[in-house]
Amino acid sequence: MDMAGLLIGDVAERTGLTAPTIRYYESIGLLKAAPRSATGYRRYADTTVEELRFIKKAQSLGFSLEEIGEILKLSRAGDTPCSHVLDLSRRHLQAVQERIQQLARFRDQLAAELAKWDGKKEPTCRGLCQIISSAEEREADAPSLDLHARDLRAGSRRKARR
Amino acid sequence: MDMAGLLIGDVAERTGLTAPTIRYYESIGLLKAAPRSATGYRRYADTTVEELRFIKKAQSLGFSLEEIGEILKLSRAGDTPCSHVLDLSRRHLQAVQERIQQLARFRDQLAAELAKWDGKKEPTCRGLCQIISSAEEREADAPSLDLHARDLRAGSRRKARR
DNA sequence: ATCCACCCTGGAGTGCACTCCAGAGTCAAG
DNA sequence: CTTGACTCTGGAGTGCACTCCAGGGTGGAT
Ligand SMILES: [Zn+2]
Ligand SMILES: [Zn+2]
Ligand SMILES: [Zn+2]
Ligand SMILES: [Zn+2]
Repeated sequence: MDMAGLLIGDVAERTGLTAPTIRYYESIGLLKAAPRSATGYRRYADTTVEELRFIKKAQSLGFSLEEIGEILKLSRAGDTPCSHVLDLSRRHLQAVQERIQQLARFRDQLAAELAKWDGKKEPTCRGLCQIISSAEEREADAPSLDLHARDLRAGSRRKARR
Repeated sequence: MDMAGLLIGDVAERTGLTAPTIRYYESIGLLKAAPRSATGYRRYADTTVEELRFIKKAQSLGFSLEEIGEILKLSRAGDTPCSHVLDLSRRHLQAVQERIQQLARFRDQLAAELAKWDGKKEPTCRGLCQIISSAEEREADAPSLDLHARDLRAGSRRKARR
């Protein structure tokens, strides 16, 4: 009972992140260091929970932690013009736009192929190989897209203490 | 002049990959070991170039090298039913579909915000932060998407020998 | 007093897909 | 016969975003 504020585990629970991840964010300067209790425990304000949720969302939209750091820095500094963030956003918009289009083409072809397979009961992998081969005839210098979610950790099973 | 076939550098040039990458693919069993000349040089057939292009494309569509390996294995085995590849494709279709929808929403919001910024000459980062915050209210357990292309290496500057 | 779930630290390890390095051999052209 | 661009190997290193570990301290409940 030494200064109010959320413990790191409470913050973890509220955000769906793990405590080590939150410490990691602090260690790379993404999150500013939390005030400590007399015994060294981090004590967080509710606003940190908001900030972490923001980070999670920005990340799910394709921003790297470094970029999020830039955005957060500007955001904390107030309403300054921040043309850098503007640029960053424009580049993302561009990338996102291209990715959507490539994915949509792929989706349509893959869906069509799967439908064919669902019809006749004897699928071969020829079709798949062909649609992969014919996808994106255009210079194929497309950036990769990580569709493989790192396993979302099961919500922390922390016994409610208090 | 010891057995015809492309040298690894030739293959690299034709595919846009680097020689180490091609060796790496062989080392993980993605590419089957190429026949060697008397002095140990790998000698590739033209079909390998096709295979590598296939790999590149599949990769750009979000398949991991491991998944590509599975597909290739089945593909080489002929036209067997391969329900595993079918499953794999269905899962990808699902993931791709979700990703497209999230990205499209984000794109629309981001584009709108940037348009506003283009109008009035004094952008602040409030808007961006808000659209990131409001994006995807739905449980945000969305997998990440790597929009950040690893730098596409400049085409190898290999002096045409031969 | 004893639990036991939490908290702390620094540092090492993970997974993917490369990328680089040192040290040695090969080969066609000049 | 030298040069120089290529080839080979094994192993180490990179970047991102964590994730785990050992070893130790804290604090509310019984
Ligand atoms: Zn970015
Ligand atoms: Zn196939
Ligand atoms: Zn996959
Ligand atoms: Zn802002």
